[in-house]
Amino acid sequence: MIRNSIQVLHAQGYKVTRPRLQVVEILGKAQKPVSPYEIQKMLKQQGRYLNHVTIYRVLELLCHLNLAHKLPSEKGFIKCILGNREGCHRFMICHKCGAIQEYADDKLCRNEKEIAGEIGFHTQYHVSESYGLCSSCYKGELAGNV
Amino acid sequence: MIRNSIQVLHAQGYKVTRPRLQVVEILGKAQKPVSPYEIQKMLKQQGRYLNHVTIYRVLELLCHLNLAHKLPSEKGFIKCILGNREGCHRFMICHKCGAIQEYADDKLCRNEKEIAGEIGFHTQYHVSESYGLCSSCYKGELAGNV
DNA sequence: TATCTAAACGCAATAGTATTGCATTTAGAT
DNA sequence: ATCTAAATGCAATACTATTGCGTTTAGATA
Repeated sequence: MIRNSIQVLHAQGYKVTRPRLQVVEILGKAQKPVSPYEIQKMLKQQGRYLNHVTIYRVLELLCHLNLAHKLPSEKGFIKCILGNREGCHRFMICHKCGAIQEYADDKLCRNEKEIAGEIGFHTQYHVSESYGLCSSCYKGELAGNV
Repeated sequence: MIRNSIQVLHAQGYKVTRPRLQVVEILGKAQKPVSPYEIQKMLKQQGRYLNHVTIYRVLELLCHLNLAHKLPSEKGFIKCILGNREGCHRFMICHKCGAIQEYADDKLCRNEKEIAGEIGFHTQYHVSESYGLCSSCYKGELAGNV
């Protein structure tokens, strides 16, 4: 994550700064979406400090570079695990443990665009989030641990 | 919209109150997503007043009853035009004029669930938003009115 | 390695968004 | 007309987000 981010930042002409690396590091460790202020708190626990405005700006850049994604319905950000793969990135979100699974599927994209096309709508990008239970939480439910 | 909402509220044992009807009326007229505070402003222009907390609560209820939807990435709410149809409601959003098109498609749902199932994820509901240009805005772009 | 500059950051102020608890009001049942 | 649980209004508070501007710094150049 860090290594790749440095590469991308450099390649696109953006400076490799301490705040940027710190945010990337947090995202890299996080197992669920984190908000700008959560990132700030996490850094604080490490004895570090970043202004929240800076964090907002870093996250905006990372999303722009496809190194992270914003999950609107969660108000949080997560690292992108698909690399700079083209097309729509989709998410499965376990609303028990908060775990995120990122995926992409060309067939789904085609189908969505097809339906849109029928009414003359020209799709540019999607936001797709599936909510449910991840396999381990689902097993937990079955076992009666509600 | 109003008539149907009254029916649903009543049927589900919720009171039919003035604030609820006023919010429903605003949503019914709106051609794009509106935030709680926007609703408050619109009512103000009509010489009416609702506390923003009330508006939040009304919207929450309307979503619960499937009479409205929240569009997370837009931070706004829109009326549901599909009725109490089961399944995932999807949206196409024109980011030029803000127009919303709501639709549902069982095949897409099945496909998404299928993919999720492969990794043991149990989908309960989706959030799906396609961003692009509606047919009239697209024509406008082609005509050079950028 | 020192110098330089555009880019990035920190700070302060401010605006917008959202939630909670509690007192008051009211829909609608009797 | 009366009554009560449900709903609303109010006040306080917390969280989220944006903007402008002065200061710092990454990294290019010599």
